[in-house]
Amino acid sequence: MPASIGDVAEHAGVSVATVSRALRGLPNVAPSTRARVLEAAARLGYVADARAAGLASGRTRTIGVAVPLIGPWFFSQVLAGVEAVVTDRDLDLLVLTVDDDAGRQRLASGARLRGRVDGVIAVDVALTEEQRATLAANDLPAVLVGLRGEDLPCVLVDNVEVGRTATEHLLSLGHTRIGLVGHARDDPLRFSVPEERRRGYHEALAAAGIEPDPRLELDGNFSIPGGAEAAEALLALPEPPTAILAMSDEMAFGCLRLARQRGLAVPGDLSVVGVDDHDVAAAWDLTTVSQPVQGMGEQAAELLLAVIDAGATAPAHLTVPSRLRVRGTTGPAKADRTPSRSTQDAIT
Amino acid sequence: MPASIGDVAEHAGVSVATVSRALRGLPNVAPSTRARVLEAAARLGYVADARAAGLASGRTRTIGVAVPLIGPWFFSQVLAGVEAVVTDRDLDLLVLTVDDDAGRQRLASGARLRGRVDGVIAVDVALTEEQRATLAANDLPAVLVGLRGEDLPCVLVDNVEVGRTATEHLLSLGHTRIGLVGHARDDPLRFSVPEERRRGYHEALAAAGIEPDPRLELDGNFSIPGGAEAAEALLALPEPPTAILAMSDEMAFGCLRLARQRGLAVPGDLSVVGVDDHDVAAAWDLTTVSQPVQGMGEQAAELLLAVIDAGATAPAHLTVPSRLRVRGTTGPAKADRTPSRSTQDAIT
DNA sequence: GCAGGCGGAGCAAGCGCTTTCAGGGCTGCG
DNA sequence: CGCAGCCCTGAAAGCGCTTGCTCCGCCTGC
Repeated sequence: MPASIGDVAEHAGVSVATVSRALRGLPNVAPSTRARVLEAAARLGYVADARAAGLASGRTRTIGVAVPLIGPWFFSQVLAGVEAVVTDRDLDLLVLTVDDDAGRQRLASGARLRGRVDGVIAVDVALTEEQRATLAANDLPAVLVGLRGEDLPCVLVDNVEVGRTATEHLLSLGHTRIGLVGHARDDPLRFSVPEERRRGYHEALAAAGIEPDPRLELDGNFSIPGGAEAAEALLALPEPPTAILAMSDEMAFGCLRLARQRGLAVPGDLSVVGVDDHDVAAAWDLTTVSQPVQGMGEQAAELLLAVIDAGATAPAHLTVPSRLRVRGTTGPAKADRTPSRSTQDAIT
Repeated sequence: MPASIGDVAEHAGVSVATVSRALRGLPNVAPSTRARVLEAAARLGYVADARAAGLASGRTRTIGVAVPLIGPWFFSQVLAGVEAVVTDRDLDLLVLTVDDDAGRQRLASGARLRGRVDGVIAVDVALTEEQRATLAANDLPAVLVGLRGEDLPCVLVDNVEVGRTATEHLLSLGHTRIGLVGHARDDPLRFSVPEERRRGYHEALAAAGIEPDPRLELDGNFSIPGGAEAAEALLALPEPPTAILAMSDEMAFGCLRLARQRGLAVPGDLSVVGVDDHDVAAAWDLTTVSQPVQGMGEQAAELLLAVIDAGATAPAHLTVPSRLRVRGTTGPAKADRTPSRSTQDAIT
């Protein structure tokens, strides 16, 4: 039903080849001819069929982004960053969620993507070594975000540093018992970020001569309720922490909620530091380690476009800076006093 | 470079037609032949080129979603809802941002989408009457979310009711001066939601016999900082409101932040109600009017798929329910006392 | 005045699939 | 035993573009 290039050619009295060239602004088309073609195309409301154009040209003018989930703040911000660059270049954005191993395998093998995208950005998609190799060996340009891949370009945050920075901040305030709320330890493959941040936490503790206490390290599921539960468990310990490092702002929000419910003053009774600099972190006055999430999406997109345009270059590993943002949820540890709830416990 | 259907045919010793049928599970293929084809395809790592398949079949197996922005909570949730349905049907998701009139025009005319998607969902894209007609006349199946369109199926919230419900809640608590924080009045076309919510607010006030005060209605830009600014301006009024209805939770967060900075007790000195039931609203104990955002995305996707599968049916108009969620940021108005800051002002 | 060059346009060969139509071997029934 | 009919398979015609190659004038440069 829609007008095809042949219709335009007919109306303009030229060949389809000329229509194609005229419409795409290629040289070797006389101005008067081009004008006639443009006029005819406009009159017919003609738009080139993307499939046909792609088939013939070998390109799709689309780039794909694989994320585990779309809804969470982090991923939507990365998507927004990618989108900005992609739209700027007049390309389209295909979003696919990859949250299980079948999906990772499909992504790595290029299935489901062939003829769909010119390149793909995988955000926090925990590919196995083998899958990464498959992806790299594939002809499909790919960029990783959040996770390392030797043979692929990637955009990373130094998560060890993130963990260390946050921990050092709390140590510098005099805290010695610092809770860590993050992801479950038994899942290193799916998502290596928590493990790295935990390492930074341990390094900082070690540098301060503090023995890590495994009971202070809990899973928070990277969600608000998860953070609240973890905080609850931490505060129920015989010797509860005076500060909590949550590996994401969302978990930190959960901790803050629980603290409020318990009637604990923040940072008076409990200090909390998060990671991300979530949109609402500032509104909550949350001390956090910020990372340029949207910027990571942009960088990844730029990297990918460079690979697509320039062909296979040496895989660049980009490390973006993180930065401690001290706000109101962290303060000096009270030397003489553990949080009120445990004080009660101690009295009884 | 990737294997083509011809390679598979050759390896399996059959024709391309048979490969195509075998791989897509069509009938009239002998089991033994199918097995041979599958084996060959697996060995070669063959995947059909989406463009070629689409060109030949006329379908793209992709559906498009147009949003003004990707990053904000609301849109990312709608996207997630659409994604769930789309992935479930083994389709792909193309995301495009439409934030200016050129973009709206392109969307309506189907440019940039031809040969890319089988249908499109437009979320809060404020098309003109003419653009909506163009879109409807187009052969491209489309569903609207958030904004009404007579000749197109759409998924809506009764925003008048949202405004009324929230306002009635505050009225029932004894508030009579209620600030309204939303979008600028002079932009009715781009985004009709604020206008509708404002109408509900006015209706509730009228029912309570209260004369609306234009000075109480301010723009909040649907952002946290915008909400904070609006709250600041409201509290600086000679007769400041004792409650604020923010048209989004994000703006409500801004109000809460400002209240805390000003040392105002919530809800003691100031009640705040939002709209959305944002992920962190519960953590903040924010009273709000919830709407099933993700569900709206799902519904829209289902509606679109129905249109695509069944052809043009009568455009369905789906209204999803909103619901007041009373939490801790709203409380009784103090009859004898305006918020502390204005009390100071009154004293001087 | 003529050859070489160049800008402008068309022809036609794909791009890699899907799908219609035709055909060949069998089975089953008369 | 013969023919209708059914299964399975292949040949080939597109789908709607892009692009390499060819061709045709006309303008330079010597």
